[in-house]
Amino acid sequence: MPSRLEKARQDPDSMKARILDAARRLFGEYGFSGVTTRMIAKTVGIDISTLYYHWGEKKDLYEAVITDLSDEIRAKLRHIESLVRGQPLAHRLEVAIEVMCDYLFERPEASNLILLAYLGKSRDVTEIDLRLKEHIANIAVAMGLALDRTNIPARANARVLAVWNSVINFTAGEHLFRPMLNVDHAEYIAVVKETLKFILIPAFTRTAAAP
Amino acid sequence: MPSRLEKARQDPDSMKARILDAARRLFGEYGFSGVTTRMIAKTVGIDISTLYYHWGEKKDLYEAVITDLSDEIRAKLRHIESLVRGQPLAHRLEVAIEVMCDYLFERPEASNLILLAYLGKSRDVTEIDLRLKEHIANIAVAMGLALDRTNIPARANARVLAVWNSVINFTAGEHLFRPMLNVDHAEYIAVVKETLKFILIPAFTRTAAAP
DNA sequence: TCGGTTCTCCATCATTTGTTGGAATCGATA
DNA sequence: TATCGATTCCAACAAATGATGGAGAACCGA
Repeated sequence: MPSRLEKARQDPDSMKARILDAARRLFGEYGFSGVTTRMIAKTVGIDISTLYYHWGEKKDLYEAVITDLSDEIRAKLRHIESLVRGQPLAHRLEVAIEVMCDYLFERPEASNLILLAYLGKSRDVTEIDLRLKEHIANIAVAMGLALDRTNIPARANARVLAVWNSVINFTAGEHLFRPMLNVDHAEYIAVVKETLKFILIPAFTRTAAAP
Repeated sequence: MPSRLEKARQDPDSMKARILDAARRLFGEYGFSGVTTRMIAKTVGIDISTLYYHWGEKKDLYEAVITDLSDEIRAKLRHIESLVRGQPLAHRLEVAIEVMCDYLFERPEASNLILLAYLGKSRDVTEIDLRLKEHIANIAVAMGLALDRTNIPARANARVLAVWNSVINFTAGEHLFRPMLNVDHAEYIAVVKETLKFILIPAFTRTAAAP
């Protein structure tokens, strides 16, 4: 029995899916409080009550957006893990940076949603679990910073978070950072990847040599 | 002739200053759209029209908060620059991380405001200049990554941004990250500082050796 | 074609929100 | 004390917003 969310994802032309998609982009751009149900309905080109018919409260729609995103991220991380398994650490990092950057630059709303969920305190929405802890643990294990997924030292987690945050920030902040760097979109992606590798790889490969 | 903002800062007990202060904390917590003028007034313990009497539109109050923050950051960066001038790069970085972390951990709303201004697209507020470009250029020069403040290569700017973002993120995301690391507040600060130094210093000191 | 289910829209409601007018109050000064 | 400006609050308004009830349209199997 497929869940509502799965059902919506199964048929991307279904009304449920179209609403979810528009909501994702708008919530990513303006945040939960900055988006009205009327804005979403208008974007989809439907009446507001059709939106309520499919998704119920605004809060529920927002939660579906976050849950959807979290699933997507988990799948992407699994994919990365499968790509780099058994490779040396420097290579693992390089691939991870490449793949995550490509993924996030293709979906600019994703990193925004993640950052907004960090800051998160909304008067209306009880904190929604992005399952960040799980994601970070997966990365830590994939990077070889920890062996046991259930017991990861604070330092290892903090280092993974630093990597994760760097990627998220550069993708979420492109509209602000790119004019500062005076480059076009493609160049921006290149500079970001280079910068991330430049900073992260030496730090972590040194760790491996002298833990 | 002191500006309204300067006047408010001069006497921190003045009504204008108290409103500005409450607004800063609330905007930092909930974002522009997530805060109502009534919330601010209630926090200060005044009637809503008193707020309008002193600050006019909600948008103007928000802009004052951002301008105020930007001034504060600029002063802090100048202070750091004066502390590290002439020191070797590794030491400059270490001091910068220490001082910026201390500053931001003392004012948790500051990093939130900065991040929210990154994502920034609000329906009501035209993008407000945090003067990030200026701040980043100052850091680049202070760190010795560029000699000429007016012409900083994209790579240097990107590297400074990476540092800046890392600090901002760890302070803004404490409420989310700290449970993941399973440490208390003091330990969190220590782990963050250590992690930042661990990651950033090797990267940048290597640069200095091989530009 | 019929009957029922699913879907979509129109009209509407109660509440929230930004904002303002005006009256009352306070403090200094003539 | 009378006066005047600065400050504060009460009351209210228009618009925006989250949410719903109900009427019709579209679809689908019998």
